[in-house]
Amino acid sequence: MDSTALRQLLGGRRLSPAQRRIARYLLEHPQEAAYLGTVDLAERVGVSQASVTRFAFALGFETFPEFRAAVRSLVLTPTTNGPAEELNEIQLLVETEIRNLRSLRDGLADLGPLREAAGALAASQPLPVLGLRVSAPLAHLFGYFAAKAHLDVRVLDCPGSLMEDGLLRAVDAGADWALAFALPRYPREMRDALTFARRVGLRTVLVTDQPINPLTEHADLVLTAPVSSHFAFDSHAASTVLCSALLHAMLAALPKERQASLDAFEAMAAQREVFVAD
Amino acid sequence: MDSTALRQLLGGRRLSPAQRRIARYLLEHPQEAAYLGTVDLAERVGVSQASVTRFAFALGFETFPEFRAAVRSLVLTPTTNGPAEELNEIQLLVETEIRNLRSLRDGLADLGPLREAAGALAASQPLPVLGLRVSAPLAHLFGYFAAKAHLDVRVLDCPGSLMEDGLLRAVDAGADWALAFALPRYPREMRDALTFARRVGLRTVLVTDQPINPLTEHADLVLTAPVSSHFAFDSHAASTVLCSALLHAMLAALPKERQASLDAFEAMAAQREVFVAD
DNA sequence: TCATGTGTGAATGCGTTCATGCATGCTCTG
DNA sequence: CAGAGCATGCATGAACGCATTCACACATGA
Repeated sequence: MDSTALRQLLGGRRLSPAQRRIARYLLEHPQEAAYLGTVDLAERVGVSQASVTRFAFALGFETFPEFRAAVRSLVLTPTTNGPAEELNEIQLLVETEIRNLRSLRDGLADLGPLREAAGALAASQPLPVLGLRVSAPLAHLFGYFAAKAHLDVRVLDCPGSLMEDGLLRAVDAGADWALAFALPRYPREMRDALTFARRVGLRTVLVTDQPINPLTEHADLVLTAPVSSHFAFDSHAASTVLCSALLHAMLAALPKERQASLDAFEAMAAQREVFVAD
Repeated sequence: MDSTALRQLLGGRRLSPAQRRIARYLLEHPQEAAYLGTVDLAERVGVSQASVTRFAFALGFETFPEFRAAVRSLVLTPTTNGPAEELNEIQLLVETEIRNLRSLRDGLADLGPLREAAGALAASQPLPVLGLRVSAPLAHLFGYFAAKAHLDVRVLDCPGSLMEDGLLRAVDAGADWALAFALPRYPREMRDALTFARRVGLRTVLVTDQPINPLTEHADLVLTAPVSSHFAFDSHAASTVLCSALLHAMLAALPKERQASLDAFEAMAAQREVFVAD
């Protein structure tokens, strides 16, 4: 199924909000687009039936059935996609990442370690999150999401004394666990931070790429996500997903009212019109 | 497409000659079977329209549309009905991401848009990189890597006037393109930033999750990476990989001596003992 | 503040599709 | 050869899908 052609078909014109929603739905459900009628389509998208016919017209078709016929010829192409096409260089890069994710998936068959880490982190308040250099963005991503349900997440991305200050203040405020991201390569400064954390009484969860590397011995719990370095820049899909998984497990480990506050947070954001409605 | 299931559906009952002809036609044209009406189907097979409705009834369906719906669910099923192994919740999360990456991979069969974007960004000096809220970490990740080969990358993650200041300074210094990350949901402030960028003469590459959303119309080039939101926290594996792909393409678009400087950078880091040796 | 244009949903009318009754032709049997 | 049983095509009424109209909400600019 070739969604790029469909994309091209839908993308050209300037569309109204409701029409964009229709286009989006069709891109996400190209199969259904081939046979759905105006009424059913309108129902699923959540717009009026009239908007659907107008949508077809806006795309340059005389009638909706005409538009649907065009979609059919795109979606139901006579199985042109030979399965064994040559993948280009970039596709190979993605393919490598897919393998990484498969490996991560298989490694998560046993949720014990993940749940243990999630429980410990969810209970620690405040929760320091460490990430240096290339791992700093990941720490911030985690922090962004975690803050929605955890009351006091503190992302520390500056090495040395600054990080030590942050750790000390966290301990004073009652923290007993910290989370550290350390993708390859392993900054010396992160090792120092981990040893410091241990010295001030913190236990640490380390997210890294190998179960045994120069940093793991300084952590109490280690979660691993494979990283491939066959291309110019290291890949981070697996660690990003592991980050999501950890958040997911943490949410489950948090008390109910905290989980509810996440929804409240979203509702509040909508009310403040932080995001563009579509 | 699995024609055995269709065969099974059509084969069971005893059918009259005309009905057999209909069944045969459907087996030979399973695609059409999904959407053809009684009249068109009757026409193609060479029987009367009434025979088609009776055909559906003979197969045990109340009405013809009902029969057609059954055919659809057979013909249009995702075919590869899964590894059927029991995956736990977290593994399902990873599985979703794998699907996202596959989708991304297929979308990258045509490298035209990616190369075009990479070429434009590589040539722009300085290069402003925009990311707000949840997209800020991604912008920083990009910035971290890009800075290794590009002389002047400026990550802007604060909305409003601060971002505008950064864009203005970049334009004054000679920038003509900007890169913006906008994963869902789409901050209003990012839309403002994009319109501002256009007003001050910048063209923009937008990395987002849908080809059509409230922001795409404000960008000159759009790269899309699917994001799934079936879990509590949005996933970002695909966008992370797309970020890597873009970096990879940019590196290829940069002059040779810049690429060499990347190696020099690494060598220097090793000499400074930034990383722990393993 | 009002006027204008745009976008949207509810209601309406038309055209098509589908199901059913009826007449015809075929096949098998006495 | 005659009659019953079945299959098939044609014709008609009901149901459905689609396009159009109208009224209203909203944003924009004088």
